[in-house]
Amino acid sequence: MPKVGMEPIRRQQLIQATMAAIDEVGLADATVIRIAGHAGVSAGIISHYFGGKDGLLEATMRQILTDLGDAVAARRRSLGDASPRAHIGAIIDGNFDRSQVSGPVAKTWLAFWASSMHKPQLQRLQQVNDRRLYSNLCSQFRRLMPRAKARHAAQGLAATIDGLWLRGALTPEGLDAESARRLAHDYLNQLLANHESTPVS
Amino acid sequence: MPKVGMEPIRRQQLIQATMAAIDEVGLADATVIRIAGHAGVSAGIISHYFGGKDGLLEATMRQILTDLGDAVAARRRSLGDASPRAHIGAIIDGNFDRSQVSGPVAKTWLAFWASSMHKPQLQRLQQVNDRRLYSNLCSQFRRLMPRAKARHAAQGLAATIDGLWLRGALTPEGLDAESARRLAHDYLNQLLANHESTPVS
DNA sequence: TTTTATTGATTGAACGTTCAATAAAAAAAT
DNA sequence: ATTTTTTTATTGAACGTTCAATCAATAAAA
Repeated sequence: MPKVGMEPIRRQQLIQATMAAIDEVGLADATVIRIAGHAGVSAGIISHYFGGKDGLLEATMRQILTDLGDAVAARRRSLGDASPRAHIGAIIDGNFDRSQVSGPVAKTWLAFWASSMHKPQLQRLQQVNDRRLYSNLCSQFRRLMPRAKARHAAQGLAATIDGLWLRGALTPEGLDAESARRLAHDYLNQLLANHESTPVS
Repeated sequence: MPKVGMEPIRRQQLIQATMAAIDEVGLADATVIRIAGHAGVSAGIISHYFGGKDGLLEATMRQILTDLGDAVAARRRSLGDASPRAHIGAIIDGNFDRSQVSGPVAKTWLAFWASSMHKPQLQRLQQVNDRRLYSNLCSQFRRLMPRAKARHAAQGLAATIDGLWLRGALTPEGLDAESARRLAHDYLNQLLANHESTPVS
């Protein structure tokens, strides 16, 4: 049923199918035939639209990171020049946004995370994202405390966010986003306890 | 050069070779030939001693978790019935013990972590370890605060430890164990700030 | 001579990629 | 309106590669 303008549709279908396949059987067993099956198309189409399996995997990781960046940016945009606490809170909330914590996305992200250790292209994407989280946090903490302390706070909070996320991905019941969000906010409150008088949830 | 009693020697060599291979090229490209090459033996020997590649991978993960458990237990044994803070500090230090933060071990652990999402045998091992960390932390916090608060504290600290560890594994320069240890202790100090008067480093 | 340890060529299964063939829609021609 | 032509999208069998596992052959120690 070929129509014109299928490219953006198929690309999106295949990226979603990739996450579904990884969620189902893991990255190692996510073959092109299985991925194509999830999208209801044949295996050959993957090479046609993405140049090969690697291209599809890279596009999938890029999509996940873009969605995360958008979720954070959207929450911060409405804040203007609010307090550092509000901005950091928005970064936390963005990281536990719905689009990031659904089962397929969570498992896919963790799979890419591990894979990025040995695939330069994925490693690049992963590091860009990592540094964005860290430097966003750091520049906000910097408004409240000296540089060394701000760096420590940013490292600790970034690690806690990633850790909550990681543990959630491994839990059979999936990540409890609300509980994780609360733990991260508690940690933030403690970090700011010395620099502000009225913590907010 | 066959001698008697080679089994324990070969098993240990092959487990170390597995970590070296995963550190070198990742779990996906750690073939039996490459692993055997690292140990200076032929590929067939893997099936002979471990029943197959899967058996070797499981034994490798089990070894890593056992080493971690030992590192924590050794530090706690000398504590007797010291303060909860001391015990939790020992758990933190054990998790950032030298044997856990060397490059090969760190990367291997993260690789297994991702893989355990879809391999029941690895998942079992991983969950046993996870719950051990959580319940050890929880029972110590429980001596200082009500159950609900203790659970929160344990979840937050466990996530921070895993997160620091995860971020360290991905960093090209490897995990800075001393820096990570300090961050975790800072977090612990904050968690205990309301329940004790004299924090120690 | 017997036992134990090890090899490595072989086997069969599974994978990603390719590409000639096909089918449907769109455009052009009648 | 129909028919024909062109364009676009898609298929899936075939191919070459790679892998883990096997096992008869071998070699060293006991």
